Amino acid sequence: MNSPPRHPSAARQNHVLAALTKADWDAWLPHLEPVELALGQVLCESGSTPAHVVFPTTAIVSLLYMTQEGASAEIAVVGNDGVVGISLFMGGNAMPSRAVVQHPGQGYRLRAQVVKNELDRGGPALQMLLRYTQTLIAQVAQTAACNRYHSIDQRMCRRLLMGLDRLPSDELVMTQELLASLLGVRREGVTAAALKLQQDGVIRYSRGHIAVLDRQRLEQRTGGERHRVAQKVQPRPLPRALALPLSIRMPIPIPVPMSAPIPMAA
Amino acid sequence: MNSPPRHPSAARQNHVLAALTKADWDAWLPHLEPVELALGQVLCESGSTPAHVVFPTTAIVSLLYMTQEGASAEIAVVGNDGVVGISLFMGGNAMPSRAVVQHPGQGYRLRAQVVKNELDRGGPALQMLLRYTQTLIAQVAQTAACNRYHSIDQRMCRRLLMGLDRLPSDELVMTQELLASLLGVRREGVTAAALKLQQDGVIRYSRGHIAVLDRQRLEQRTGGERHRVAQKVQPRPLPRALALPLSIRMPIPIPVPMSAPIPMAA
DNA sequence: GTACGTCTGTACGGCACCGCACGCAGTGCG
DNA sequence: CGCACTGCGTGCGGTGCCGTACAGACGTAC
Repeated sequence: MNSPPRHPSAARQNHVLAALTKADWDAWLPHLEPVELALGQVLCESGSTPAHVVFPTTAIVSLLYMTQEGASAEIAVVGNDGVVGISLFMGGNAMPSRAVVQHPGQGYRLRAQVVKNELDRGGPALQMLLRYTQTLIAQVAQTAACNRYHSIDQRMCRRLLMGLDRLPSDELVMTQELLASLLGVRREGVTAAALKLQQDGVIRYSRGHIAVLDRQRLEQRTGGERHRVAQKVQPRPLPRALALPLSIRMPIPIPVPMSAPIPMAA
Repeated sequence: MNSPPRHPSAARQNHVLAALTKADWDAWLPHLEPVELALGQVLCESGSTPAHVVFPTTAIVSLLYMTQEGASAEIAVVGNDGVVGISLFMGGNAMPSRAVVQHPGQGYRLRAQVVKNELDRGGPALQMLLRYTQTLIAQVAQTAACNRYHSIDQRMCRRLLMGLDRLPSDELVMTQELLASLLGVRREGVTAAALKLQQDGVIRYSRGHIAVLDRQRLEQRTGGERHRVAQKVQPRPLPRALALPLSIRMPIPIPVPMSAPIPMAA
C-alpha cells in the first residue's frame, strides 16, 4: 500500500507533467523530487508562500479557504490533474487558502527557485501551468455557484465525483465527518444524503469507505450534467441589465470603440 | 456625464496599467484603445474567447457564472483594479463565465494578438497580469466561502463595498432587483436587508440609487473584517484530518522526500 | 472477549430563505 | 392630467438546513 516502486516516469501520471514538451520534461526531471503525501499534511499554509510546487500523482489535495474563526470551506480539489502552489508562478503573493492532503498518496515536487526560473523563461512549461490555473479558476467559480444554488445532496454528489475522477478505484476513503467539513455542512446532513444514495443503490459505504456503485446516477444527481452547475432553485430570470446579450439591446457583444485619443470635445 | 475628455494617461486610472514599467507602458500605449462600456454590455460570453482584454477605468464589470438553465451567480467584480478577459493570457481556453458591464463607464482595451505577444515575451507586463489574476482567484474563492457561510445581509454588505471600492463616489447605481440577481437571491431578501441598513442609517436609497452613509458600519456588517470571510454559523471544528497542522501530527508542513527513484524494496 | 473510541443513524425545535401574490409610490410619456 | 411602468414594501405558508442531544454499530486494542 505504501511506497510502490517508482521510476521517474511515474511522475507523468500527473497530467500537467505529462503534457510537457520533451525538452521541458528533460529540463525538469533532475529537479523533480518524489514525495510521500500523508493524510492531513499541509502543503501550503493560508497566507504563506510555499517552498515548492507539488504535482500529485496518486494523492489528492484540498484547497481550503480559511475563515477568521478557524472554520473553512473547500474551494477546489487538486489531484493528478493539477498542481499545488500556484502562487509561486502567479506572482508570489500568498493565497488565502490552505492546501491539505485529503487522500494520502504520492506526488512530485519542484523547488520554488526552479519554478521562478521557469517564470522568467516564459516558455511552454509556464504556459502549461497557466492553462491548469485557468481550469482551477473555473473549478473555484463552479464551487461558488454550487454553494449558492445546490442542495447538500447535490453538492455531495459533485464532491464524490471530484474525488472519483482523481483516483484509480471506485472507492473513496473519507468519513462522513470529513465530507461534511469539506462541504461546510453538518455531519448529520451528510448522513441523510448518504442514506438516500445508499438506499437507491448508488453508493455503498461503511465507516469511512465509500464505494461508488453507479457513477452515472451519481452524475445525474448533481443536478444536471457533471461539471456544469445546474438548477434546483427555479432559474431566477435575469433583470434586463444582465440578461439578453445574445438577443437584444447590444448588437454585438464587443466594446464600442471611442474615436481615437482625443481633444477636449464636448 | 458621458465621454469626458481623455488623454492617454487616463488609462493609468487602471491599477494594472498604472503598475507597468515605463518600457511596457510605452510599448502598450499605441495599442490601447479607449472604449465606452455601456450597462448590460457583454465583454465576453460564457464559453467563448474574447477578442480583447479590457482594462476598466470608471466602469465596473461583473463576472457571472452561467448555469445551464440561464440562472447565474456573480463570482467576481472587476473595476479599475483589474482586467477582463484573463483567458487570453491564461491559455486561451474559454472560461465558463460571462463578463457583463454592471456599472457604465470607460475603459481601455488591447487586442488579443497584442496580449499573445506579451505572453510569448514573458516580460514583467505578463507578470503584472498574472499577479492580478491571482487576486482574482482569491476573490472568487472568497465568494465561494461567502456563499456558503454568510447571510443575505452580510453578502449584500460585502457586495456594496466591492462596488464602492471601484467607484469615486459614495453612490452606487443599482436596483434591488439587480443586486438580488448578482447575489443569487430573491429581490425581497434584498429589500429586507436594505431596509435594516437604511433604518440604521448605514445607507440611503431610492429607486436604483444607493448612497453609502457609513462605510465603517457597512464593513462591520460583513461579519468581521472586510475582505475576510467571517463566521455567522459557529465555526465548525475541523476533523482531525484537516485541523492541526501548525501544532501536532505533522512536525513540519512540508512533503517528506522519498529516497531517490528506487528498486523494488518491500 | 471485553472495553473503548470512532463512525453512523435518529429526533426535535428553530430560523433563514424560498416561491408566490399583491399593494403602493415615484417617474416618464402621451 | 392620466396612464403605464418600473422600483420598492409586505404577508403567508413551506422547507432545507442548523444546533443540540443521544443511541446503536463497527473496529481495534488489550
